[in-house]
This record gives sequence, C-alpha cells and structure tokens, in this order.
Amino acid sequence: MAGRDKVKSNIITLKEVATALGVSTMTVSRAINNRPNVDDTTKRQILDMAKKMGYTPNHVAKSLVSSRTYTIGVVIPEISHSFFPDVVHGIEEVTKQKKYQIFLTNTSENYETERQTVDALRSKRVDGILVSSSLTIDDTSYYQMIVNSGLPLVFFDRCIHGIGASCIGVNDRLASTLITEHLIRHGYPSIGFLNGSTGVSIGKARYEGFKDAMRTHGLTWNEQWVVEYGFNEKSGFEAMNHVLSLSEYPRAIVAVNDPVAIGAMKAIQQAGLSIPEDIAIVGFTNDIRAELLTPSLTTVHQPAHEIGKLAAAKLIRTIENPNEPVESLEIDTSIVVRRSCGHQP
Amino acid sequence: MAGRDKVKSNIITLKEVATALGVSTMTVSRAINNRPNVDDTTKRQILDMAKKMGYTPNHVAKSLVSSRTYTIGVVIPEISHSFFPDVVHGIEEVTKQKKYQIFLTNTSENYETERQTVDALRSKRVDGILVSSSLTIDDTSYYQMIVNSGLPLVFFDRCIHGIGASCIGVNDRLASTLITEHLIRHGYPSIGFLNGSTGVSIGKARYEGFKDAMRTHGLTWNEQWVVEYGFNEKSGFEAMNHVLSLSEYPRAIVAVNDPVAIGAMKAIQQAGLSIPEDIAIVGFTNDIRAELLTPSLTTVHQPAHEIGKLAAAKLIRTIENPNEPVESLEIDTSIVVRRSCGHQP
DNA sequence: ATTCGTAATGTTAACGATAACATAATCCGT
DNA sequence: ACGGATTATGTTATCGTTAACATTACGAAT
Repeated sequence: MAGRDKVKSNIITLKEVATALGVSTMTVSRAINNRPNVDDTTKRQILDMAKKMGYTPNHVAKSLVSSRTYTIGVVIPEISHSFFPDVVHGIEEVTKQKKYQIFLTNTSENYETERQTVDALRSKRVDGILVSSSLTIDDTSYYQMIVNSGLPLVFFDRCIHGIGASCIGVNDRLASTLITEHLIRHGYPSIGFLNGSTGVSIGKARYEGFKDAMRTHGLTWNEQWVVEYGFNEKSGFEAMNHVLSLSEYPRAIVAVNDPVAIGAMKAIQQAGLSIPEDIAIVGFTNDIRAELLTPSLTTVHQPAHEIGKLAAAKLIRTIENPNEPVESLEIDTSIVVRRSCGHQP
Repeated sequence: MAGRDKVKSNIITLKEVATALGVSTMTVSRAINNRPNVDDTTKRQILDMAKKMGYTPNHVAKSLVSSRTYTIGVVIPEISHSFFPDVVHGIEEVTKQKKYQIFLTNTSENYETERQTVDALRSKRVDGILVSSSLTIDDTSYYQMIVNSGLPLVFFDRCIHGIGASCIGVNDRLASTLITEHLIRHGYPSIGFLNGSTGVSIGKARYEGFKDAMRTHGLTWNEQWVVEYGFNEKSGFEAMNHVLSLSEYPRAIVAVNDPVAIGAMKAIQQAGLSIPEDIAIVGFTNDIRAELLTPSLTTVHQPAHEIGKLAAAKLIRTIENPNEPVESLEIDTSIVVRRSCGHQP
C-alpha cells in the first residue's frame, strides 16, 4: 500500500487534469472555480478527476495573473513581548475570516532589519502590510516611498504620522499623563522616566504625556532620571541600575512599557530596595505577568487583541477599496491600579 | 511636493527598465541578479536606472519559474500560549538567516481548521511546512497524503509518527514520569491527571509517562481523576472544578501543561483550598508566568526557542537536500522545582 | 430545414521572470 | 588580417492560470 511509484514531484496542474479527460484547460478552470457555462456532467467529471489526481490550485500562478496574493505582511518589533502575540491573534482572527494569510516577521527592534523585511514583503507582492515600526531616526522617507508606491500600509501601536498611512494606536500621551498623575496623587516628590527611545512614536508620546502631567502639577524632573535604554526587560534592568548608581534616585518611576518595568523591578529589588516603599513604579502594556509580580504592577491596559483586529480590518478595507480614507484611530486605554504604585487594597 | 501624478499602480517591471535603456530584459535580469556576461558600464546604467525607477523584483513571477517560494508555513495550535511565540522566535531566527519567510497560522486547536490551513499553504506553494498538530482522531491519512505529495514537512512539539515526516519534540513521556515521580517522592497518596486530549501526541505521551511512574511505584490512580478538558487555562479551570466536585479529590495534580495548571490553580484557590497544603500541583512547559505565580509552579522546562531553531533548520535541510534523512529528535527537558509541588526552600 | 440564440467548449495571449539557445561584438595569437 | 575563442546581448519558450475572444453544438422557433 505504502510507497507507490516514486515520481519526483507529483504536483498536478490544470493541464494534466484537462488532458486526462480530453478537455481544454479553460473548461477545467471554469469547473474548478465554479464559473458558469460548464455542462453539469462535464463539471462533475472534472471535479471527480481533480480530486482523484489530488489537484491543488497554484496560487502563485493565480497571483501572477491577478496581481493579488491574498497575503498580508505583518512587521513586529519583538515577538516575545506578550503584547504582540495578542495583537497577532487579533490580526489572525480577521485575516482568517477574510481568507488572507499573514507573513509574520520579527525585526528585533532594528530599523535596518525592518526595511529589509518590508522590501522582502514587497517583492513577494503582499497585498498590504501591517507595521509596528522601530524607526528611531527622523527620516520617514522610506515609508513615504512605500506609501507613494501604492502599497496599502496600516501602522499599529507604533505609528508614523503625516505620510498618508492609516494608524491604529492608543492614546499614549494621555494614558501616560494619567498614569503619571496617578503617581503624583500618591504624593511622590520625584519621578523618573525609563524610556525605550524617543525616536519611536510610543517612546515620544509617553514621554510627552509624562512631561504634561509633571508640568500641569507644577513639578520639575531631573533630566538624569530620564533615560533611554531600549524596550525590553534587559534594557529596563540596565536603565534602572544606571539610575540607582546616581547620587540621588527618584521616589517613583514611570517605565515606557511593562518589560522595562519588570527589568527595573529586578534591579530595584536586587539593590535591596522595596517596591513601593522605597521606589514606586508603574508600567505600560498590561503584560501577562503584570498581575503576578510581587508586588503586582500598576500599568496601562492596551487592548492588544482589539488593536490587531482593527488594524487588520482597516488594512483589508484599504486593499479592497481604493477610496478607503486614511485615518488615525486612537483606542482608549485604562489604568490598572495594582500594588507597585503604592496603592493599598 | 506631495501628491505628484496619480498613476494607478507604479509597480515597475524588468521590461520597463529594459525599454527605458533600450536593452533587452535578459540583460537587465542578468545585471540585477549579478550574473556574469554583462558589461560593467551597462550594468551600472541598469542598476542606476532600476534604483531610480524603484524597481522591485517580482518574487511571484520568480517563484512560478523556479517552483521555489522561499516561504515556509508554520502551523501552531494557539499563538497565545507563551510556548509558541518562543518557538516562533526560534524559527524566525533560522529562517531569516536562510532568507526564508514564514507564513504564520493559528488553528485554535481545531483539526478541521488545521487541514484547511495546510491546504491553503500548499496552494501558496510554500517550500515546506512546520506543524504542531491538533490532530485528535486516529486517522493520519491526511498527513500521509501530504508527505506522499513530496511537500517537506517537519512536526514540532506535537508530532505524528510513522508517516515518514521528521519531528522535533521533547522526551514527553520520560519528563512526565520524572515530574510525577517528583510528586510521588513528596509522599502524596493520590494523584490526578488533567489532560488536554489523549488524541494529541503530547497528551498521550504525558499521560503514559504519568502511568509509568505510578506503576513503577506500585501506585494506583482513580480514573475519575484523569480528565480531558483541553489545553488552555479555561479548560484547566473547568477540569479542576470537575475534579473538586467529586466525592473525593486527589492530594496532588499533574497538569498536561502550564496553562491548564494555572487554570486549575485558580479553581483550587477559589474553592478555598491551599496549594500545596491541600493540593499540590505541577505543570509542563515552563510558561513565562510559572515562577511568578503564588505559589510558584513546579514544571517541566521545554526549550521552546531551541525546538523552533532545530525544527526550522531540519525543514530547510529537507527542502534543500532531497536526501536529508527523516528523523525524530527528542530534546531533553529539565524539571524546574518551585513551590507548588510542596517543596520547601 | 433554415436561422438564430444561447450554452458549452476551445484558442491565444498575457502576467513577470528566466533558462536555454542564438547571434553579435570584441579580443587574441600568430 | 584571419579564425577561433570569449564576452556581451538578444530571442524564444516556459512556469500555471485566466481574460478575452473564437468557435462549435444544440435546441427552439418559424
């Protein structure tokens, strides 16, 4: 039974099905694609034969003719942040329903890699791309070129504005203001900010929000306590160690995201200090671990799954309707108050 | 500056570059692909012009000619389990280096979806697929057909054996035996097993390992305490509630994976019982949350990243070398002893 | 039976790139 | 200066599918 003959490759084409039945490829094509003008008997024979021969349509050829691949490229900075798998989950949900497939690419927070990745996706002629950009330089010309080329592009989470691409983000600046104000209300006299990079949209927006809150409340901040080490746990650890090595350190910390906050918490605790008694800290993202930490981390909840769904839906509308307007959506976040900010049950 | 002319699509082809310079497409093709027999001057002109016109090679057309897409399909059951993003990370690392791109697909633990997904990947003519299967029925004919069709296929984590496909898994059965024995050594008189599904390879192997340990130590187990509710947190919660509703419940629990263990822990604690004082529990996976839980979860560490890398490397070797042998690899795991098993610091 | 209309089927060209073969241009040694 | 070897360039056919046009078949109406 096992191992019939060993043909090198048995990928069946339309033509082979056609010859097997003595009809033309067009008739087979019509039958397979359920187009009109095929005799019922013929159609049944074709369908049976196609099944028997194990015919699978070649989408590569189809794509070449139609200039449509039903494929979407997804560019994310770091797949191991719990935020992004959740976004991908949301994207998947929409794309699956709309019969698109996704190319998932991880740039490791590297803009050069990001460009290469996008170029590769363009070469593969994806119908559109979803990007959370790691751009840190003030040069949007690359994405401007992408937009000009007509490739549908929707940013999510980390956006680049003003180049004619839609964006699904959150109200980062306001959320950052609110969570900073939450710390201010606790009465902490000094607050530091652990940023990833101000070149990245979320880094800039969250820092601005931090400053808004400080200014509104007539507080000043020590520029030494505003540092940029990166967006992951390791960089949070290093950033915090740097701050702790200064002659003075702040009474509270706003971290640009939860991984950074988690790294910082490790640094604080390893230095023999207590959270929130010695240093209070808040994050941003509502990482899956936030509620489990000791103390649990006060943070900003971002609806990752929702962001993924909205971004994918927007992109598909942009692909399928050339008149779909460009828009920037800011989804509301909410503050999740736990223990790390000093809040008592 | 913005909004030059509004051409519908400005995707440049080889031919357009060729006409712009008055040479043939072949010459352009050779120049672009850095092939020999192109005059240096001509080559420079072509490269300049291609860049100026914004030419991007069309991989769809290339793929049609070469029957190679440099694309790998990745089929995973649930992207929100921390295990899988880690695996994907490992896969990404290898594929990026080898210039492949990955189609990421999520089947939501549904075998029907899985088949449709694999069919879609075949239609898109991926060069190979990496699958962690949700197959729960005793019918491997579908994958047998895939293997027979010559499509390179490597399973990871959840394997289907005996059909001629390679597999990168872990020594599930042994690991399960070891962690069960760890509980036995604690002296618990009764142990239950929360399975996902015995139809899935890991469910079967881990259950077998559990039984091995019990038998070896002359213990019996109550079949009522062996339940199958699924592989996620919710099913763990429900499974445990079911067990707790029985007239008697076991002194310790082996969960088929960490999400199930986490759900079960919630159920136990909501029932007013303590872990490990009333019920001890161990998991499997070393989820990112395991060490942060209260109590921290004793579990089996599976090198997810490593599995991803090995699986991707094996698949690429299989794609690029028709004589690459079929092999099943079992990677070693290690037990991470924390508090939920009753261990004291 | 002739003609017309529609349904069924077939043929050709095209999508963009490249392999394989064909030709033109250049170089070199004697 | 000539023939043979290179090197540079061009032409044709092909990958698998489908759009667009062309043809054939068949039933109905007169």
